Amino acid sequence: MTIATLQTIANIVKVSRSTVSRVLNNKWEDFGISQATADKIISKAKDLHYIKNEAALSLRVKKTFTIGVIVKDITDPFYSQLVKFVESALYTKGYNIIICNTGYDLDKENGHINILLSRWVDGIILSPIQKSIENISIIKDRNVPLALFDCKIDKFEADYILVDNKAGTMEAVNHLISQGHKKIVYIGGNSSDLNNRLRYAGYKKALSKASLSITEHYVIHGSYTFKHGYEAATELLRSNDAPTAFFAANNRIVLGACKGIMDCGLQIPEDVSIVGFDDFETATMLPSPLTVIRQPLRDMALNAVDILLSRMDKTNNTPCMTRMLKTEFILRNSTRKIN
Amino acid sequence: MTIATLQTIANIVKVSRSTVSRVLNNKWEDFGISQATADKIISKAKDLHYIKNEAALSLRVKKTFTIGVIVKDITDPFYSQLVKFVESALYTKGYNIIICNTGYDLDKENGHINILLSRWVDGIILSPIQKSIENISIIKDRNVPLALFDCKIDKFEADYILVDNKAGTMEAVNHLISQGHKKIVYIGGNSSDLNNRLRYAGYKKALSKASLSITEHYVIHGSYTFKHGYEAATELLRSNDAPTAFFAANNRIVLGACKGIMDCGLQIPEDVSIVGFDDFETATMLPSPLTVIRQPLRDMALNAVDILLSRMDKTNNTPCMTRMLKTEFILRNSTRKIN
DNA sequence: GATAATTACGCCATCGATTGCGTTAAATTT
DNA sequence: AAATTTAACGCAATCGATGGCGTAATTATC
Repeated sequence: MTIATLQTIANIVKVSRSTVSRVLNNKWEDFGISQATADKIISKAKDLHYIKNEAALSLRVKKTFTIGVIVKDITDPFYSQLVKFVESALYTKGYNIIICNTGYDLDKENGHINILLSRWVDGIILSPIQKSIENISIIKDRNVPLALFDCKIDKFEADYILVDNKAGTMEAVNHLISQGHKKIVYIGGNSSDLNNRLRYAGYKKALSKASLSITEHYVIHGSYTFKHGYEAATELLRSNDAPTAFFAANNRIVLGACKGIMDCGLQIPEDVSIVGFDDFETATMLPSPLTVIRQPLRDMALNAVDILLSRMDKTNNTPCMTRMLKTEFILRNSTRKIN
Repeated sequence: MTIATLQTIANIVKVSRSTVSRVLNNKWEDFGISQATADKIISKAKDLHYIKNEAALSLRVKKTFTIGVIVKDITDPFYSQLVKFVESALYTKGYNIIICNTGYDLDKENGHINILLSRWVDGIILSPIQKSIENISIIKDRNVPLALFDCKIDKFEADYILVDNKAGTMEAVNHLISQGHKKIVYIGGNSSDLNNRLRYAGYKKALSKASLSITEHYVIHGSYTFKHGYEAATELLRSNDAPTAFFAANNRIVLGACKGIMDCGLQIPEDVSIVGFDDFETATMLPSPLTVIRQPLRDMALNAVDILLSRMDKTNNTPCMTRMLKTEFILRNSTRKIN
């Protein structure tokens, strides 16, 4: 009925707590505990359904086997997949994760950081909302291993996991150019967002390399939403200088743009070509499966885990590093050659 | 540099740990501690960036302010949304969640249950893989509050959060019938899955109420996957007794079926009508937005949280209850009247 | 038969925060 | 001035697990 602790078992078998602890941690041989005693302890522990108290252990060994993961929106496939991979990798190492969803709310991000620190987590994977240092440097001050995900913060020494947004976008736009497209639209996210800027830089570079000039009204920053993608696409397609191809800066924008294209009575890829950033399950399920730039989420997750685990070794003083991963171009069926 | 504890502050201010604890918990007036002392302590705590150690607290007060959430697949929008709502509701109450992803692996489910118990979580929300009792009853034995989600287990007393699968499906099928459809296919999930059986029961009842007989080859159980939906739809549409409408038992099946329909050169809703179980973001983004049965995920999450919190009050001996929530019929544009 | 070595454990401090029960000194009352 | 109250704190146990150090008892060695 009541919950068994080491003491409970110790009392029954008439040994000390230490002995019980040693036996249950499979160290009894090192401490010269007889097989008979060990057997008695083990069997009693089973009888009583003994389960160790991790809180007590944490206190003693100053390690919680817990990692905090702070994401912006867990319902975004990008993050839910990340969480899945991180959880899986850490599970095999004996760690659990506390998930924190900020919902793009900076106060909540701050709150979560404080809570995670008060829980003495062994590490934090953070996909920060802002490029502000204040709330994040407290993590560093406490010397808690930190992996910054998907966002580079200027002048802040830390371990970063990034993808090569610029090169990835270039590849996508190059593909459109090689198909003969000249009127290529960039539908972007928030204009202050660093990833968006890098993707835009890739777009610009691809165009200039092909000696195409930037058409101003073909660049539409906004937000990473379905709505923005939809509005940008419909507006342009109904203008008197309609484009022939789109690049959409994330998974939600691309869906919005696709819907917009179809609502204009046009077909993909027959009438309009489109490439998106981010791969996701439903990208393959659209009438014309989307050609996309895939972020190597599994690799990103494994790298983040790897960094945290290695930083837990306090003798590890290697300088912080940025791991920049390559994107992958996935050719499906949403672009077409034109003349 | 080093981390401040109560003792650290106590040493500096030259008071006892108790006094520091009382001040930092805003109880100093109850214990007659002078404002001057309190001020000194508070300011020192700020200076040293004192953050309390929750592990020590847990040990002392036998409460961890942690809830375990075990889901089958966090990348499924159904679960990622659930997690989002649960996280948000618990955050305001001062609780964190440890997320456990089983990936439909029973061993992992077991492992996670054990880990959560060893962490002395204050409650568990579990969406179990099987209807087996063994691994789950250990939670009950430990007297840990448990909310069983989306799966009723026979003969197992517990608090359940369910939706009315049968009534929801009936509503969907009734809608198809009222539009004049008589050849209605049921594409289901795993035939042993309880939810699938209940949904199928709703399908059968709707047909029989309308005096339509069950056509055997119009019922295709299988799995909750895109592939199954696709194959079922294409196979039937190419047969010489093609149906005019589909009911798909979850979000992935419905996407597969839609793709299958389109790959057969048919249009939704012009040529074929379809209704799906589960609402999800991309349902609105298809060429023809899907008519679906929505599960009240937010309500389900809030109910689960509510149950757990109330069960934490150990004087609460109200018998276990099943909260059966109603689904919502969301009419979009994937069905059409025929004659 | 005395000494050394090994076996088989136990004691107790520790991790950090909380809390019931004191205790001391000052202030107030009579 | 003696007695009582109140203000302002401290002591030490507690939560559960761990591990360094110590020790009694048995066995082995010379």
